[in-house]
Amino acid sequence: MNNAQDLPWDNPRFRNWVAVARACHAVERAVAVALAPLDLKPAQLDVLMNLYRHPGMSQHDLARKLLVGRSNITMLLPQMEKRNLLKREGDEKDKRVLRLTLTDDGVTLLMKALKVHMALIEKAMSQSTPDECDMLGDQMRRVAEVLKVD
Amino acid sequence: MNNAQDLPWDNPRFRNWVAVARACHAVERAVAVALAPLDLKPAQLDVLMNLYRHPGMSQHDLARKLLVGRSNITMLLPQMEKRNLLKREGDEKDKRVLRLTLTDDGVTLLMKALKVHMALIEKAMSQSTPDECDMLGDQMRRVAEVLKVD
DNA sequence: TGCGCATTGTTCATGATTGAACTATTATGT
DNA sequence: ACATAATAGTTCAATCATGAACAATGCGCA
Repeated sequence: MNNAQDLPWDNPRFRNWVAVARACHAVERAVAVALAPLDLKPAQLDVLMNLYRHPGMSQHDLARKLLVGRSNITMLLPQMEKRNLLKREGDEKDKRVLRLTLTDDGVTLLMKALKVHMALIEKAMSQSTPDECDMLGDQMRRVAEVLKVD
Repeated sequence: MNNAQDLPWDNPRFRNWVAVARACHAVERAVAVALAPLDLKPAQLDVLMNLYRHPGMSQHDLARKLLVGRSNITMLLPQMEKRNLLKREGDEKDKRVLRLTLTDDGVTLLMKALKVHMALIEKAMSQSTPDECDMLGDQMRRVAEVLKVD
């Protein structure tokens, strides 16, 4: 059972993980603030980034990439389509799926947003040497792996 | 301006930060699932932990510790008070503030929840050596620091 | 003392996200 | 070929966090 010295706040792993969570939170907030002038939400930037890299994705694929529910995508896309950031076109062979591609406006906005976003990430990560940064990434990928749901 | 080789997905810092965000997300999901049998939300566990360490906190102090708005606390506490997990008592000297303390039930539930929560953190962080873990924590604290709003 | 200002907590409207139905379409197995 | 299951997308109600506006209280300084 738990006794005093096992309480989490005395556990290095716990304390260090708290730091990770806090840093994540801080970056998310900062990104949201930095994107506000572009009238873009972080979730929308994620959409733009994924569609840029994987044009023609279906909504289902996009939802899985972003780790959100499909209904979330359904709510998100129509606004972006109205802003002419992307197109949704029915697949010829499978009439269930909608293929997603960025418009030129979408790409333009993405590039502007990336500049802002990257500046923040640089600011945050420049606190570490490239080696530290890579080790960090490796550790985090292991964490995500060990918690993966199958 | 952005050209091809400066796109984020070719930037180590960006890629490694994405890993951090993903790991965070995975842990948050896993914690939520693990706490569900106790009928406890992650946000509620955060409340219990903070009140355990700092009995007599005001709601405002709690909100700042948890990095959430005050109104969030207002919405959160009444349910927990009804479940007899904590008490809200008016301060004698300053009638604006409510002093928060855990009940015995609250402490009991906290201990159960901590066991579950710690098991997850251990699972996640045992992927790294103690040294790696400490370096991780240091890096993340630096990140939070550099993004701190003043 | 008393006026103005800051602080605490609450209320409320808003926006984001979720998961469970539901429809339409395609795949599978016998 | 046909019944059954699986899949893509949508709708909807529920949950949750947020920030602005507000009431009550305390503080500071003339």
